[in-house]
Amino acid sequence: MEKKHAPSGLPFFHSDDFLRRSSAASDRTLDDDDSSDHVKPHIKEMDFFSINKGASSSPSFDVNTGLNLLSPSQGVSRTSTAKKPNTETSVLKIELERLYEENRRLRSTLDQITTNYNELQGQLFMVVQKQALANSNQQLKDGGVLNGMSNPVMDPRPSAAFDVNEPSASDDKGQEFSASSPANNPMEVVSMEGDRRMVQIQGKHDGGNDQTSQSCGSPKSPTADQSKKEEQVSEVPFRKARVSVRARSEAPTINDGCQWRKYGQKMAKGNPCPRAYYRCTMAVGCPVRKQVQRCAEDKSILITTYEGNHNHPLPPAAVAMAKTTSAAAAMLLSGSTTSKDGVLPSSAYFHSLPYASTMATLSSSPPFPTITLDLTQGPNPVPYIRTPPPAPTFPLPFQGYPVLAPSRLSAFPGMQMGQQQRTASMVETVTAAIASDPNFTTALAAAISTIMGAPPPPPTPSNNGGDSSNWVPGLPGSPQLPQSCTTFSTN
DNA sequence: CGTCTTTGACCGGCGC
DNA sequence: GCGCCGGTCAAAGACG
Repeated sequence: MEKKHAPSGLPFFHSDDFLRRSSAASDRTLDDDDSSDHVKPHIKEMDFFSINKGASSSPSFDVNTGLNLLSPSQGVSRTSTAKKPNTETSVLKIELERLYEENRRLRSTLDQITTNYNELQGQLFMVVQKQALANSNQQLKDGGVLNGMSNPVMDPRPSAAFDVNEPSASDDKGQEFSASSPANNPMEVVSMEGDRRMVQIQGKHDGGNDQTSQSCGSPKSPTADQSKKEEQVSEVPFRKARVSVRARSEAPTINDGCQWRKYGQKMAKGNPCPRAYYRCTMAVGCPVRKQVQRCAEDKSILITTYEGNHNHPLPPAAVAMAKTTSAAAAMLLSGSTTSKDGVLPSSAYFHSLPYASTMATLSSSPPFPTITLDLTQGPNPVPYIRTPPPAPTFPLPFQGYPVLAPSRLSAFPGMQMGQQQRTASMVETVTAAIASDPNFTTALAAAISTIMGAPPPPPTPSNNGGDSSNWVPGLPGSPQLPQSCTTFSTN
């Protein structure tokens, strides 16, 4: 959560911070000890920026802010400096040293947050995977189809994403992740596509490429034809998971860190704006595609829908997005195999996650389950509710929050009532997981920054340079996007 | 000249 | 079978 707030809060708090301290510096002289008390809370909100600030002493935007804010004190010093320039210089030096110290402290904080994030998200995936496995075991009892252990949705990407700094992840996680994460694919790979639930449970993922061909794959269990058929009936609708991002942008596409080549454009029904089709060109044969289309109701909103798994290492700018979409898709898809067992934290956490509470909606639409990250709304948004077609809906348990999360059961055609209930549980579970996981929200913030072409949180000194225009300093509680709020909605 | 975009044609799925 | 629609292909043109 803090991370998410930080980017947008950066310029905001940063300026504020400098204001406070510059004024304090001019007022106080050498007395810095008590200043750390009131400075700290603000810095905690701006950890990323602090890093950038400290790393780049060159006049990046926030540093400029600092300089500008300091200049008055310098101006004061001009008048007073004539009297005691040495004192003023020493004050500034001390201030500078203190800033460096804060920067170091914030770095360590960021490291810790990152570690915790990785750990918790890994644990989340573990829980989801366990549920999937439990469910698959149940299915084994019923039909005896499943024989594999790796989960293409859950394993390679999440493991690749989280196995690096996972000191205290559970034993299971380590085993499962190591078992399922190929060493030859150590980099982040987006997992946005799951083919069939069966595959998610049993299929083996070979580098993220062409899951479809191996879906259901594993003709390895010839004895399971019957149950296979039965499964396919209900699982075909889950062939692909998509992660859709709604963001305000005047640019034709959002900058997500990858290279894309446009291969088609069509007029889609119901939208006067054409839909553009892009394919990832960062590696030969990368199956990842995305569709870009402006929202019919608000043409300033760009809707980007990702589909598929990258089969190549991702640049740093795309990693955050990969993590987020991977997590979203994995939870969505894996959740589809889970039953409600209360393992995942629920809305009890919402009260401490104001943004999660307001940004999370989840829905699925046939034929693909789709998670939509709605980055277009303000910190207290009117809940983004996509008007569903007349189909059975049910609210998800966002207790007391103005969020509707209609999950249209029609998204799963062919389901019996029990299956629909299970799906309802799935959606509920997934939604709760998403909304209650602050680290996931953090990942969303990182993704947003990537989406907007802003640098991802990890400490890259030059990060703040170019895209500061995307930041809205007035929204300290929201991510990087103007008026943004992250909303999960299910189409 | 290589790469990328544009754009009409083509294909497959789906509903009637 | 037909038409609609979404998605993809591939030739032609634009661009650096």
